[in-house]
Amino acid sequence: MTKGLAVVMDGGATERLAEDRVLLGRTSTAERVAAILREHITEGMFEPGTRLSEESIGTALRVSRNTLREAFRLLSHEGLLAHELNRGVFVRRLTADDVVDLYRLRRLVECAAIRHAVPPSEKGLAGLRDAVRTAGIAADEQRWEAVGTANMRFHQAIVELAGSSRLDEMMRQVLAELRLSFLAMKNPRAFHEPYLARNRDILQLIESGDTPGAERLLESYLADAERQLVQAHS
Amino acid sequence: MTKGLAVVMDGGATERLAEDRVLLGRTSTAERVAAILREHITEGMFEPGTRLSEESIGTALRVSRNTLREAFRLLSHEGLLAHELNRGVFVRRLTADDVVDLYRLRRLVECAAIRHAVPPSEKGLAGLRDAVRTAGIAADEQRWEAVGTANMRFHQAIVELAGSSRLDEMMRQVLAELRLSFLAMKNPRAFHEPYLARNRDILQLIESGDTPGAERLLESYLADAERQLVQAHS
DNA sequence: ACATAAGGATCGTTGAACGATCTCACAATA
DNA sequence: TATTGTGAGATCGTTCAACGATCCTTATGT
Repeated sequence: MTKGLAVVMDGGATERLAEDRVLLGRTSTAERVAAILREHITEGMFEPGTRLSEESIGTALRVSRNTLREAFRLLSHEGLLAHELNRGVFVRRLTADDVVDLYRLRRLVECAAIRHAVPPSEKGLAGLRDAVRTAGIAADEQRWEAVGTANMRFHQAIVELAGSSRLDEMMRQVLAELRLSFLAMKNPRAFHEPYLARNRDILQLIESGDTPGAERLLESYLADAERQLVQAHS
Repeated sequence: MTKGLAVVMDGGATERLAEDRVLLGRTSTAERVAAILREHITEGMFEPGTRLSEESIGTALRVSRNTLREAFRLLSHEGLLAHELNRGVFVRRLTADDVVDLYRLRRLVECAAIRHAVPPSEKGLAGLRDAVRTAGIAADEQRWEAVGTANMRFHQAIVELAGSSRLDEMMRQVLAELRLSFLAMKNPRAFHEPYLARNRDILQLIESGDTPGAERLLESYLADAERQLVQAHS
């Protein structure tokens, strides 16, 4: 109910401000703790299977057990930690079955996202191109873990073509879990590098409008990656 | 490393027992509290938008604030509660945009699940048939909320055709959120009853091997439901 | 060799406490 | 009258200390 007498703000300004509302979202201590641990886990600092003691980590980070438990709860829901009642939390150790499950999901969701996105939005294409470009730069600099990260961003971008924030969120979790399985690969370069070119190809097919072709290529991409990872987890 | 000298258990018994392992999984207080609240929320006892006070609910349930907060955290991740820093948790209030997002996800995932499941496993078909049968019984007894529940189980079963436990879990959350939007429908019978027959038809098409037909029918099913819900959320 | 019991470590949960933040009503101001 | 400032009260975020319950390990006994 805005009054008509005085002009308070030009029309549209409030809407534009509303978009910034998320930036303003402060974070609780528990979330910051979770961010730190997430970093260390995906970095491989804690080996899969390691137990994360409430006491030792709590004292190290100078947070109370309660706060730490909230952080653990967050990471458990992301699949990075496994919580066992009365035993504590452990860095998730993925089995070959887990890898199969994850790739079954990826095949279904990523292929469907490509199929449903005809034509792809300009914003969606920009995300794909950006990921490919980033991966290329990282490869030039021989930073193979960064190549892997950028490759994952490419697949995140594929899912974003579907335009569902909930699906995006789910994919984020799936990729976080996959990161755990990447830790098992001895040679990051041999594992990540080849997929760069394949992502480039997929992007090209999408841009040219050949959706079925892109889907086929993606399918074989995922099958190959799954095979490698399953082998490493046996 | 099993010793060969003494036979401890007949072969296969350990595997059968292993399946019961989940039943043995005790639950923490926080999880039980979450289960109670989940029930009340999906039942509509707490209206969307209501703030859930830590103090009042904690004293009512006789659990400490810390435990209650863990339960809140669980339900927040399920999308049933919305947590706002320093303001507390609120029963999620879905917008029309949320409904659109949820149905975009459902279209993509459910249709893809049907497409990928050729031929469908016998176990998968059993789940579908069971859901349809349950819905039929509930309809005969004029229990329309139960019809809605069974219909949702049907769609859960569709996703289970894909054979990914992670996808199943995601669908569980999506349907839990959808339940919130169902609360906005004034007339449960008018909303739920028509979909029973359509689910029956979809099942028949799947059984007859007409996957594309099933997909088309499902697509229109979801489009109609979305339209009704979006209208109710405007 | 196996079952049992004891001890220590860790988790689950509670209750109290204090500072920080939000909300709302009320007064001050233009 | 409409906006801005102020303060009190309520609630949240976080910490701390404590105790029972559960798990793991080790020692003990048969």
